[in-house]
Amino acid sequence: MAKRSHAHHQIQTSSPSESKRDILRSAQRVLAILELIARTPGGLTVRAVSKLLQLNISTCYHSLNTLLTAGYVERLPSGHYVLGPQIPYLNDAYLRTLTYDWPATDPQESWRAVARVPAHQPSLSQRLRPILHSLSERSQEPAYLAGWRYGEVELQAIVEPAHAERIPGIYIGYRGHAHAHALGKVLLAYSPPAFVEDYLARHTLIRLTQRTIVERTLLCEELHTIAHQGYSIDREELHADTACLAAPVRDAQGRVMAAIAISFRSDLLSRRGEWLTAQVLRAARQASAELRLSRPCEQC
Amino acid sequence: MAKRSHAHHQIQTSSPSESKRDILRSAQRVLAILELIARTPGGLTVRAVSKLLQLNISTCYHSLNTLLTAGYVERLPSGHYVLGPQIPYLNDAYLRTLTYDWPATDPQESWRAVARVPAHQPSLSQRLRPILHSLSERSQEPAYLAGWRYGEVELQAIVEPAHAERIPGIYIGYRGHAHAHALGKVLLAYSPPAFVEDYLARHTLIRLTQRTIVERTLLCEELHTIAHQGYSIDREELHADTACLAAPVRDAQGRVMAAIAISFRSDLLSRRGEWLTAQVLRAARQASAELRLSRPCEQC
DNA sequence: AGACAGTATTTCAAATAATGAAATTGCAAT
DNA sequence: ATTGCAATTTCATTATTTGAAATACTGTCT
Repeated sequence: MAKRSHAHHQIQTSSPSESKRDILRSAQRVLAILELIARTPGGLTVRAVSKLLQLNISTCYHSLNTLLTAGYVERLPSGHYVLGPQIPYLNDAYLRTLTYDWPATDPQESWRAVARVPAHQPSLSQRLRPILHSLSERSQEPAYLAGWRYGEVELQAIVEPAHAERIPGIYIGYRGHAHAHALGKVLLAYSPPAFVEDYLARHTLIRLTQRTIVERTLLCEELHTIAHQGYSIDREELHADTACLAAPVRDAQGRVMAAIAISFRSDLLSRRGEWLTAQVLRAARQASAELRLSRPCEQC
Repeated sequence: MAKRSHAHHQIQTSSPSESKRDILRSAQRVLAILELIARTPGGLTVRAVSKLLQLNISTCYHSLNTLLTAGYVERLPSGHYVLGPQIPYLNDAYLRTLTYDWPATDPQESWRAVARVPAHQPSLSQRLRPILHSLSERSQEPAYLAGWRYGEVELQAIVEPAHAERIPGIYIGYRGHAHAHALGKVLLAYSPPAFVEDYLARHTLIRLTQRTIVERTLLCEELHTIAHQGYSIDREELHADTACLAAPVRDAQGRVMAAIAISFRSDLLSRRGEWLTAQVLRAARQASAELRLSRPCEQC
């Protein structure tokens, strides 16, 4: 663990806060710059990056050149740097890895177990997309599919109707805040208690809106309710004005390994809540049936 | 331009092939590793990266640690590294930059001109998505929207029907091979000759299938035909078995600044070609009408 | 059960590449 | 033309990265 025992007479690190080991610092800086640019819609000039990250302008210049040459950023004629074409290219590759069915059986196991990449089976999201599509079509709201990935809830597919507004800040590959949305809550509700324990130990229940459940005991109660009623509701817990409904999808062995949801303006909940719930439950049942059809052969 | 005049007694660069200037080499290596991992579906171990890139295993170890800490890669329990959650996060940010209408008036100008980021107007793809949606719905084939970005044709929206197969290797943000697909050809066909000249000077007409147009004169003829008939056809020029139809979208000033297309199995071309063409032309006309409605106010 | 084989991780001094202050260049507005 | 501001370039200094080798780890085969 790189004890750094040999007492150099030099100052250990220029900025004492970052005492990470086994990290290439210049590379880390370059990645930090990339992230900063991603956070700034209009792009940033060399100088702006230098000021914001407290780095020498020369360093930023060289870092940006490196990113530019590799296509990770692009230089507008104004001198502003924005994200470049390499980003969607990498994302395409990332989505292709979703293409492989991950085992995701018992969440606790799958989290630690090898995510052994199976052969070129159609992915879960590919198989279930027609179901999401008709759910979205009928409800005229965006439909979502989520599953487990390394112990986190990951959004794996979105199907939007013609005039849709998906929840801002949500995208395919999004993980986290499982306590604050319907998909996460329903997946947790059907997980073994030991896994929920572990999940709660690893995460803080961050408050995102007034209604986010941030009390551990309240969340556990909520999970019990969900497991009992068979679906979950997010009443503006993730995003103000938006509500979600989610229901579990079971594999051939009956284990919950994914969830289907829709999102909609929260004021629709009182008027259309029951009907929407029925639609989501129906889609989830269809999905489970689809997975029951051709079980992935265990030993071939 | 870094003349490197001072004659060091050291060897200039360890690997003589990469003689890039103003580049941070360790950062460049880290980005190269990321790209390699993106190209490898099942992921790579430290050792594999080391062998493939001819780098010391220790270097790869540290580089991967850097990427891992920043979330660009993930370590499977097997020791294989795959792309991590930071990739879709950055992609989400990239797509948001598409959200801003880029000027893209005259391709040649817009390519060099400042892509001044306007206020939070709904993006082109947002405004035209309902049109793409109904095109996809009617034709039961994937629908596409493309526009100019820094002198390149960029795919900006895809709407897929329930049972769709988009062209493999195509994704939102994809640029390039404009000579080989219907969207690119139609956009080039309506560009000023000087810009086409410039485009051809900057690109090689790479052969992607047997039918790709790789002859400069043939392509120019094709562009003339397209401009005359008002739409373009890709007959397995980008991808075998797949055909595309594209038509131009005009802004309020009547300039072609985007294109709408659909893709389908090429054997449908003879049977349904005419009907599909009519659908695409109709969608493109609707799109132009939509843009005519609320012209972006020039000085507000 | 034990040894083996193949990897991953750690070590540490040498060698190199990154840094940062300052000079220079480029551009746009006056 | 002149000025002012920001982007590049320079180059010596210094910290960081590298790479060979030692060590720890993991799973497999006999």
